Amino acid sequence: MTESNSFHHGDLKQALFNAGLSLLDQTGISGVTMRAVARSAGVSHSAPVNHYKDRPALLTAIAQAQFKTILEQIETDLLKAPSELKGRIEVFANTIIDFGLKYPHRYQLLWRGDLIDHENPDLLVVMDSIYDKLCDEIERGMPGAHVDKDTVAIALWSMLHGYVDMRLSGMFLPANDKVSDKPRRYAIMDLFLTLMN
Amino acid sequence: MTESNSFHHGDLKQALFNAGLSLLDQTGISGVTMRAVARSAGVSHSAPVNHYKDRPALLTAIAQAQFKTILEQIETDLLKAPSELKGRIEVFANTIIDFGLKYPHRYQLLWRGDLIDHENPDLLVVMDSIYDKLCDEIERGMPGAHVDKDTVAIALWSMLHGYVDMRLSGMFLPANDKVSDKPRRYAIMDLFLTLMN
DNA sequence: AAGTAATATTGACACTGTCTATATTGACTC
DNA sequence: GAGTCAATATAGACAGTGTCAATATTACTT
Repeated sequence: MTESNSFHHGDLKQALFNAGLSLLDQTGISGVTMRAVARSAGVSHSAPVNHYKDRPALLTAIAQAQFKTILEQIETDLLKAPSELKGRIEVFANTIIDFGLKYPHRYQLLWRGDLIDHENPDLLVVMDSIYDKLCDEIERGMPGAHVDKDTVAIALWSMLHGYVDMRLSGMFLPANDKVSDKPRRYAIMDLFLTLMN
Repeated sequence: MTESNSFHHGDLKQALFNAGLSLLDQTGISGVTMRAVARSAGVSHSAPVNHYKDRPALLTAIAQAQFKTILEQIETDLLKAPSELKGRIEVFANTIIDFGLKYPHRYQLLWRGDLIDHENPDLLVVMDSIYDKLCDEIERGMPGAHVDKDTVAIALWSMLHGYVDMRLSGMFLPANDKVSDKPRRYAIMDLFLTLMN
């Protein structure tokens, strides 16, 4: 417990996390089983319990890390974004949609309240950070507006999440998901952004 | 095969469907197992395979029926709705959100492309009917608009789905989900409808 | 009445999450 | 260093699961 946890393995907790994330990308959520993760890390099927007490615990840790990645991406991009509301909102939209389309299985895990511990404080802190950041930008960009900032934030996030989730479900055809030359995602964002004028 | 299928059971296919739907409401998707459904219908664990070849087949049938229920509700309500676009759009919004909040587990099944056969023709026909109906209303309500009707339809459906899905995930607090006295859902719809002006 | 297709049962296989009991290891105390 | 103790890993078991194969039963057709 000095610097790198060690026993037989070295840093099994990290190894289990990595194995879980790798399995998630390769085989989807259903492939991330406690036993498969243990196999992948080269330990017995019961070893993980010392580091993640059950499957929800592991999946929650993975989900939390993904929310954190999204938050950090948003923070980074906001530094480079223009100061008008449109540009700021687009940072949230692009980050979330890009992440979802690039890592479909990671994204699908994020809102699976039946698989992760959706009351986990570490998880909620990161989620709230994203949400609060979004509200801040809306409030700064629309001072004295007649619409409630939470309403705008929830409407926007709902649209982003719904769009990604339906795309990833496989029921919307990506081939048709275009308006002229631009992907539909930009057209949808443009539509939403007319609200800000 | 004359009128009511019968063997030992009478109409096992319907009984399995009913048992599955009941289990879905009571225990969530994970509770709808082939064996639990069989138990619930009072037959052996392998009996269902004659009527639904595997779990996805059963879940797809249940999902298809839910989409159909939603479609019929929309059709019924559209008959009584005012003729302006706002009123027509609200029929879609209210139907989908009401259904999702009333039958959370049924709703969550609808977009689980990993559990249902999302290329099933019967399923796609009903989904397309809903989508086409929405596009029709948008086109009739915004003649000669500069925005693409599919874009509006996808944006709206994305927002509705995202809102319901995030609510049902358990990560958004229903208690806070209010603006003044009205539920947020109406505020979000109002926001979206300003696009139609 | 016989034959055939549909339907239901039983048993098996390889999985799963989780629990218990046991063994091993590392660190700390005396 | 010897002894203790907590952390960590293993092995085995249990009740589940989906799905398959072999078998039995029933209903319908001819």
